Amino acid sequence: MGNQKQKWTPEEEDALLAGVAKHGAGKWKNILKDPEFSPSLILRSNIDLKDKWRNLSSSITSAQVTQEKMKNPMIKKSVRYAAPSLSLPSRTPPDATVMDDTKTQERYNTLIFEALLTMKDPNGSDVGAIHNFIQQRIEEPVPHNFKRLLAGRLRSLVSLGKLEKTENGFKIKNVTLLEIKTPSGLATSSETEDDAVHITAYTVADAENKSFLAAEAVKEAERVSKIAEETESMLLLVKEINEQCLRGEVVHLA
DNA sequence: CCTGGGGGTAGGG
DNA sequence: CCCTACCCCCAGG
Repeated sequence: MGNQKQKWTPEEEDALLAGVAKHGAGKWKNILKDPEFSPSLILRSNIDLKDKWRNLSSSITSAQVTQEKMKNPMIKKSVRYAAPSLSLPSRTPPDATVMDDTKTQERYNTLIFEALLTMKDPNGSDVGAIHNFIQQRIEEPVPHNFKRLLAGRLRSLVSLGKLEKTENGFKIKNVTLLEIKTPSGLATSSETEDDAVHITAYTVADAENKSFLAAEAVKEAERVSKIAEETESMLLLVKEINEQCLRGEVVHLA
């Protein structure tokens, strides 16, 4: 009765994204408790964080294909429906064709973005690293065709302009960008070590592309320069180890 | 207690 | 009109 809609500010989204990258999605209370983010999120509850993240994740996919997914008369609209929690689709679906479950796609994309957000590799993360991250992120499901599905989703996201292909793998696309926010206090140093500039800034300015990804690029750059490089190198190390493990090599830790 | 999921609704194309 | 962004409620862990 008393509450009107309070739109999320970029600062709040920034804090949420950074919090997810730091603590992981699902640790809403932890993010809220973190002194790094609490000032920005003082007005928000952990439930708010969860809802916002859900909306954010949905908006990554959604739209665009809107009418395509209404092909099935059985499925009402789009939105979210039937949810096997965090379980991935059943193993080896009989029809290898397009089993386009919107819900499933959104889950994949959410996990992919979460992976890329966490191990923010400026050179891009390869499929193996992403696969391994997701595999660790969720416990149970390990579909055999998952790598294939993952590769498919990555290709799809690239063609949608959400991701871009790099030499080493994939990264979140940054276009249309950085000037929107322009952190006013960026006086720290002149480095701006991010490679954002070299990307061809061809205007993908689709409606649904909005500034979500751009904001993410900003947030990524901010975090990288603001916080640690130790984390970066550690993540790289972990990534290497992961790749080695994927090749079946035996890894010894010092 | 905290989290995930369902669902309602206002507001903007 | 439909779609998106927020918010509230409820069940399970």
